[in-house]
Amino acid sequence: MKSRVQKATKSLSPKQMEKVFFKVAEYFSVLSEPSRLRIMYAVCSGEKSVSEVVEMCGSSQANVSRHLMALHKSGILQRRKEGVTVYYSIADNATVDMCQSVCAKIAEGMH
Amino acid sequence: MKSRVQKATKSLSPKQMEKVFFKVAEYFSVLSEPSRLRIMYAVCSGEKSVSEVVEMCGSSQANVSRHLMALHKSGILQRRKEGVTVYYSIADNATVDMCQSVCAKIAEGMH
DNA sequence: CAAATACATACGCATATATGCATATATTGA
DNA sequence: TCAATATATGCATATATGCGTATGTATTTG
Repeated sequence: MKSRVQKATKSLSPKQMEKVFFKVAEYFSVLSEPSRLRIMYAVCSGEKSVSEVVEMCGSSQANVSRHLMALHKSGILQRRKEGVTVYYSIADNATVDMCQSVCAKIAEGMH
Repeated sequence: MKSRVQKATKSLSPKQMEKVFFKVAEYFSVLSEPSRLRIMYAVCSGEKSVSEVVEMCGSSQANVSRHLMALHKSGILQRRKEGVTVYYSIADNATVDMCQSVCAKIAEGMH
């Protein structure tokens, strides 16, 4: 699995490497806010409308909407409009798995 | 592997869950800067002194030192002092693997 | 002890980002 | 068309964060 990275990055110029670092940083940045992780946790259990997430998370509608949009734009969440209601669901399971691994590792070290 | 999270988080109170989200966000936050990813990439290939990383990354000594310290405090890098020289190396291989997976996924989608 | 080397850190600044508040937009129904 | 509902977004603000500069600290050497 390590060779996958080398195969993917070996052929990149320094400038392209910079671009990769930037994009990876951007990706991790989306996951670096408790509010968004809370939202991820809510959507994790199945497709949810914005209002449902608002209720589950106790944050304001404006904030939840913005965070959901950010998670969508980064490709982690899917967006589906049905009338007035917008439903979000997991688009990238790899990200969810990753979050869960990290979450578990940290939760284990807390008891 | 999904049950691992449930086993680890099911028994947590809402307040403890918040703490987990906060710590996970903090963890991802460390990886959400291109400078630190560049440094990770340098240390990835083997133990490096601060000066070596400075040369490899082209950033200032102060910056590299700060970032290395941040990566160390988060548990991702190890620190070893030998006289005046300080050597950093990977402490958490899981994090490196994770970064490489993300990196590969993004690099693949660039050509 | 003094000087040199390698690294860490305090300070100030510029910028980014999360949030609250108000408002805009879109869709449905009367 | 007007009102109601659900969601998105502009704006102001507070806070956080990265970086440059300068300086501090520790260790080795003469």
